[in-house]
Amino acid sequence: MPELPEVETVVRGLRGPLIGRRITNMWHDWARTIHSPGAAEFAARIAGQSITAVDRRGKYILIKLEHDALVVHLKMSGRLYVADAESTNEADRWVHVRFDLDNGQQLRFSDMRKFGRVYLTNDLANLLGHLGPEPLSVDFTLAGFRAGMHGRKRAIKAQLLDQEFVAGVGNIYADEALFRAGIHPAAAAGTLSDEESARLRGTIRDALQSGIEHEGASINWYRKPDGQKGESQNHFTVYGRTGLPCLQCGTAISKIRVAQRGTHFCPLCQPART
DNA sequence: CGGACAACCTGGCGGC
DNA sequence: TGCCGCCAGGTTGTCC
Repeated sequence: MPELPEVETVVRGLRGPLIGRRITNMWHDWARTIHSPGAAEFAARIAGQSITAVDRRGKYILIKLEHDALVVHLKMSGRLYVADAESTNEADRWVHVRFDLDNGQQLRFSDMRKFGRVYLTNDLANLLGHLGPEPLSVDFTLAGFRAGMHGRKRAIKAQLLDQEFVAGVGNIYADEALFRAGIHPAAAAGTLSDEESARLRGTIRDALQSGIEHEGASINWYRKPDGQKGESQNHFTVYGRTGLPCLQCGTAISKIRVAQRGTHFCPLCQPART
């Protein structure tokens, strides 16, 4: 589910309720959700630590503690929210990890499909070292963007989904960025002209920024920490618009398979390479 | 290097 | 209504 804009929205919503709180206890009912360390050490180590900051790196949520960081990846269906200990809501039936806070509230990790993972580490660099630049930061340079694609034969969409190349882009915003740039998703990455590369780098940032401004996309399970839906899905230009008229030229939007992912594009505005 | 595919999981939807 | 297959915002590992 969540790509960079959704994760960013979650992080922004959690700062207020979490910063300054102390974690007193941990509960879980699905061992695989706890990536590392093992559940016993995890619980013993996190108890008593206060939360100092809540940040994001790519699609990872980083909850900074006094001596460690609690890292959460939502994968496809994860939700992270704070609630009063006695209160309940619709996502609770899929809660698999829960942290008690020192003010009577709880940080709950709900995950219907159970792909999500939590980590506790004092070595963030080791956990996140494989990630490429943050697309909205100054680290996302045009020179690096071009260099990463140079000589690559794989589809540009597969390239954009590679978290080592750029961190945080997923299936939705890859389609959105390629549509806005007028580039066919199956085009070999290394064949982009300098001008196309510059344009695409810009539309990646635009598409992600738009997603953040609309507080993420709620197609199915994604919700902001306050339980409300995001609005980004109402502003998609191509994702999920199969068969509908292209917003630029009116041609029916096509759906194909690229990098084993459903891929939406306009056959006229994003012509195939010959 | 990279493509194809299976795993990991559950639920919603369309078709019959 | 029931059953079946397919699809879904992600990542990792294996095989060729």
